[in-house]
Amino acid sequence: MKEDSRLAEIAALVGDPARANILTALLDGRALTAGELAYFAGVSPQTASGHLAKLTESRMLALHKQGRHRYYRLATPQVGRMIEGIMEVAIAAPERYRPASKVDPALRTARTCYDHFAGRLGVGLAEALGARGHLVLAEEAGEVTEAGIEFLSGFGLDLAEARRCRRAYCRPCLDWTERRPHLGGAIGAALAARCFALRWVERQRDSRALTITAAGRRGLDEVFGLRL
Amino acid sequence: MKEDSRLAEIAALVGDPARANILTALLDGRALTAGELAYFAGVSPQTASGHLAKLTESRMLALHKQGRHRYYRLATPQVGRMIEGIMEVAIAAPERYRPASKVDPALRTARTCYDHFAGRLGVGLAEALGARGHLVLAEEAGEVTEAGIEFLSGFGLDLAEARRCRRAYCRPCLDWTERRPHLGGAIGAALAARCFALRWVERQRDSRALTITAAGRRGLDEVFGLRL
DNA sequence: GCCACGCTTCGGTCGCGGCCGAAGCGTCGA
DNA sequence: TCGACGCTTCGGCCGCGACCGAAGCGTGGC
Repeated sequence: MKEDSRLAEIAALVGDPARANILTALLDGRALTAGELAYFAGVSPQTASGHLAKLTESRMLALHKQGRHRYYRLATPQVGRMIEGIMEVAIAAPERYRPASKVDPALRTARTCYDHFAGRLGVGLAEALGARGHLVLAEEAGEVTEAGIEFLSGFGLDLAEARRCRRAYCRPCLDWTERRPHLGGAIGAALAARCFALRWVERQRDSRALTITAAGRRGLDEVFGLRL
Repeated sequence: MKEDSRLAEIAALVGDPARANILTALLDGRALTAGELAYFAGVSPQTASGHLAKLTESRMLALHKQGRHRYYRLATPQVGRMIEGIMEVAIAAPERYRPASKVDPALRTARTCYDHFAGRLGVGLAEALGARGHLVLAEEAGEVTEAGIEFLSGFGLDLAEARRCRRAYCRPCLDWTERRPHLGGAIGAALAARCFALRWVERQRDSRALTITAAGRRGLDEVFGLRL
């Protein structure tokens, strides 16, 4: 019976709005300072400090000291997936606020989801690949077809490397603004990395939102037939 | 910024020990009455009633009325996966109580994890299949080999059916008592169902723990080379 | 029709925990 | 050496929510 007091403990930590804000701000894998996180959380620095101490003590965040700054980041990918798992349930919860209309439009268009693309960009890529028979996404699993392997390799992805690493190779990830799956897993991460390398997309300061560059707009249309 | 108030809301619901107990009691997919859940949660019926109302209102539980009983169950598989996701993070949290020694030994030996096997039984099966080259489990994904498909089909699993259903085909699931992965996904569920059908294992009343029958002990040894 | 039973609703108590102001600590730059 | 800065610690306030006793509601059995 005592077995899940730990469960409740962790969930309760995520269950405070300020801490939830902190965790989602870190969801894209970047490390942020205590001050930035206080701003994101909408609380005073001293309050945020307390929250950060708790999250670090529970091993959900990792701390890296640098000069007079303290950088916090998600301690493990599990933490990110846990948050996503809770979000999946949260979007199915009653629409006390209507779904996505209040969300920052930039965030709806394109953002990172831990290490891959989400928003209209992420969903669009997944559907473009699906429409051309390069990808099959089911509810809980996904598969890249032969044609897809050839296509993505041609686009510059190192699929052998992606296969090698110890994580889900190809995983659908339910998009909480679009309510349709986008592409996660090693393939999703590799695709995102390639787009960053090509400077098709760029991170925005203080946000998980992404900017699609002019080159990106052109490239996405030419290569994937995707217009946003 | 408002986007994740929903996240915090759901997490906070899980974050209460009584509600966490309720959710874990339902983790094996069975439906339980309000009274049973009150007992599991360790609170009075009227307190439990309040918790159940909140969980139902937030669409985490589904309610089925039958006579003067009210049966509650997890509303969707997502909820189960969310709980497992939180548990994964929870077992990595500091060992304020040492890991598994206080857990009911029966629960450590064999239990259900949503719809597949966990505990020494679950981990043992996964490792037995792995040792014989029937299964490859990485950190976040898994694969059944050609030989494994043949072997499991011979054991009576309908793999084509498992392939067909819209869920992860083969998924490692970190076991929180053994701290090693066991076999989840459609394959894990099919394997568990087959063992139930053979009456190798039986559910225990009031617990997720499983009893391995004499026939089960024999069969597991003969077919999988597994002794518990 | 009656009571027993399972469950929920209501009302009031109480404790945990989030919050901020003030003060303290370490780091950087001049 | 001094002050500005980033961050944490301390102390006290306050509100939310978990909790249970008592009462109410619907179902089933006799």
